[in-house]
Amino acid sequence: MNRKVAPTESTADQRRLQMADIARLAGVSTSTVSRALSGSKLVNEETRNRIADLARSLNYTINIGAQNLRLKQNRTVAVVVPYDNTTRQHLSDPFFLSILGSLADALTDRGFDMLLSRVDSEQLDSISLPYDTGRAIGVILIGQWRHHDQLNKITARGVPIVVWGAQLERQMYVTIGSDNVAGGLLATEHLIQNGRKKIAFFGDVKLPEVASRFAGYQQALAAHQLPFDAQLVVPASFLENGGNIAMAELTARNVEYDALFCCSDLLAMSAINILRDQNKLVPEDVAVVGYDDIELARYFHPPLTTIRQPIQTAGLALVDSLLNIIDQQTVTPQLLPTELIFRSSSAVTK
Amino acid sequence: MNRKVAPTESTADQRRLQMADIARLAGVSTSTVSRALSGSKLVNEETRNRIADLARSLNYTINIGAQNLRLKQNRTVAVVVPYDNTTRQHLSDPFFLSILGSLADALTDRGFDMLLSRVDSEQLDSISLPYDTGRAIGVILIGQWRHHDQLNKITARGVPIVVWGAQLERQMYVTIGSDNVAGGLLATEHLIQNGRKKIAFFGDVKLPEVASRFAGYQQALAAHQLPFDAQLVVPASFLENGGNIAMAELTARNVEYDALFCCSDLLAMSAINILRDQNKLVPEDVAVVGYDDIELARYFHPPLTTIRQPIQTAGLALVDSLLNIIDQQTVTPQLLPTELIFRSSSAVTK
DNA sequence: ATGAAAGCGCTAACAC
DNA sequence: GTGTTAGCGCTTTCAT
Repeated sequence: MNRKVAPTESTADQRRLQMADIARLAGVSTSTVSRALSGSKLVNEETRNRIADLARSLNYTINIGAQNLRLKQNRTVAVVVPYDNTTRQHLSDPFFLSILGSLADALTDRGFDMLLSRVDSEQLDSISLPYDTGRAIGVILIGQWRHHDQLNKITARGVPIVVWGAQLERQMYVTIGSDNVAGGLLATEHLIQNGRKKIAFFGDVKLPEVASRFAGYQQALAAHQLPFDAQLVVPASFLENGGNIAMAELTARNVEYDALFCCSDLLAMSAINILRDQNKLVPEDVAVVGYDDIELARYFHPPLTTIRQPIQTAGLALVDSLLNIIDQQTVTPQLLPTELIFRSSSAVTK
Repeated sequence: MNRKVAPTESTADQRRLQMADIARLAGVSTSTVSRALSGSKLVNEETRNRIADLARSLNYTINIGAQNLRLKQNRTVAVVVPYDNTTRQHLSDPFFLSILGSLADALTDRGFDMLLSRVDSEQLDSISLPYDTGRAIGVILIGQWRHHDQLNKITARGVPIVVWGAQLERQMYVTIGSDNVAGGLLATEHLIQNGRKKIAFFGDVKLPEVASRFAGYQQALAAHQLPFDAQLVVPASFLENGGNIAMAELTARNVEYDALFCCSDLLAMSAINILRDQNKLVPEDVAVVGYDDIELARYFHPPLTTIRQPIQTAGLALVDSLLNIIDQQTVTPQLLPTELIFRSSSAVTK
């Protein structure tokens, strides 16, 4: 752990400038400085400018901590990213990372700071800590995992929170998510319309979002009177080499398939690599559709057909919903539209 | 812009619990509560436990803002990621994102919070804002910057700052970076040893880090008495389709080459795609080496030989250096070792 | 072992 | 237009 104990105190010797110093140098009271720096018209323009210049030249900036305390305000939002405690893997998922970027943008645009923390997905208690300690005015949680009840409890306590994830039954907290049922439907329909009939599904159905994609998958099959074959459904985690394991499993089952719908692009890519080792051609022998449309999907060979989640919109929606909750407004969960990005990995060849 | 103005105040009606409330409920003074919660032995054990239980059951946590003000302490570190103001692209670079993850881990381990902000790379003044406003005790700056002088100025002002990047002349601030000269050398030597003689270089030499890799490239050529051909050096940005543009340029120059050293994996991947379109085989006709070893490098086809930067180590080094600076210790810039990851894109075929 | 009081850096009545 | 004063939520002498 190697926990540092000492530092934390800001540089002892060279004391930080504060309002009183500016006041003294300008020959006025702190009230005047305070007013001047906040642009109040109560203070004489000439004085105001003089003070502003002085502050600028000395790189003085109002201490936000003190200001917040006094004003009982706060412009910081906590963004919490759970990680899998066995692998610590999660911040490496390209999709989560893109969402982070879009959140950073949305928050910056609205003048909020972003406090980022990773928490062990088994210790989700601590997600409300930034709020409880007054560090942040609310929490954005990326990925709801399997912690439905805990999230309900936190919400009941009055913690402003918005979760990126699926909408579940008896849910008190607000979720923003993409329409995973539609995503699964879109992907599967696309494969069916291109002549595929035995479509394997790769994903961990225990995760709510994946369960929805699976539902979409089933709907599409049903809509086209295709039989559902449980043998074609392979559990696959998002981790490291989930794709390899899933492909091994599918191969072991010795079942015929002409397409793969994978619940993440990474899964799809590693699956394609295994297919290549098995001398199966993509898309000729097996068409593949991924999920997320990460940046590398289009650089892959073959370029990957995939379901795009609206990341920019997601960041905005998460931030705006949180701010509305804080603002006491009624906020409803949102399901953002998904989109099929058609590339060569599922090109028609049948 | 759609700037929100109202909220910022924390939920008006249901007042947040504070120490005075706990004190009243426990029938003691706030001093006692304060002491109890900080585990002081001055307070009777029985009382201490009673107060602790009460606080826990009410989800009361000490208000960090007030505590910090009183104690003049702070356990927040600012992490600043500049973005290119024309494209806003930078948070999507997988490499920067991995570093972010490792920073988050290192900070969490040491009990620090991470304040994440993106700033326009043309407005780097605001880098020190989190420090100037007292929000953070120091700044870690990640990434692209040609802002040497500005950073020197900020450092001279006494802002604790550590920068991820190359070490330059007359540099007052501390940099942590990987050994880019060695990286360039490693990649080029590898290609040479596998029989390649006309190695093209893709990268924007105006960036200090790329310049170092280029130096390594030249050193390797010289060491093996291979001629340097300026025609083989192609400027390529890290952006979007820098690879496509660079490949077009190289093709237009109509010069022979049997290998590519690309300054990022993304660059390498898009270049390989173009090569494929031109019916050139990788690695048979052209061997390719990338840089960064992003997660997808090994999923690519062919799996990409690349230079790995020590990301975990980097996060630790950045954080520890910053804490040492704050701690008034002497801190020297660090050059972390790079490593060649050999995969098929540069396999020997000559 | 506990409480009263002062003060961290700032803002906002309220005075003048 | 500017200064005086009280107080945001907490910790810590200094009393008791």
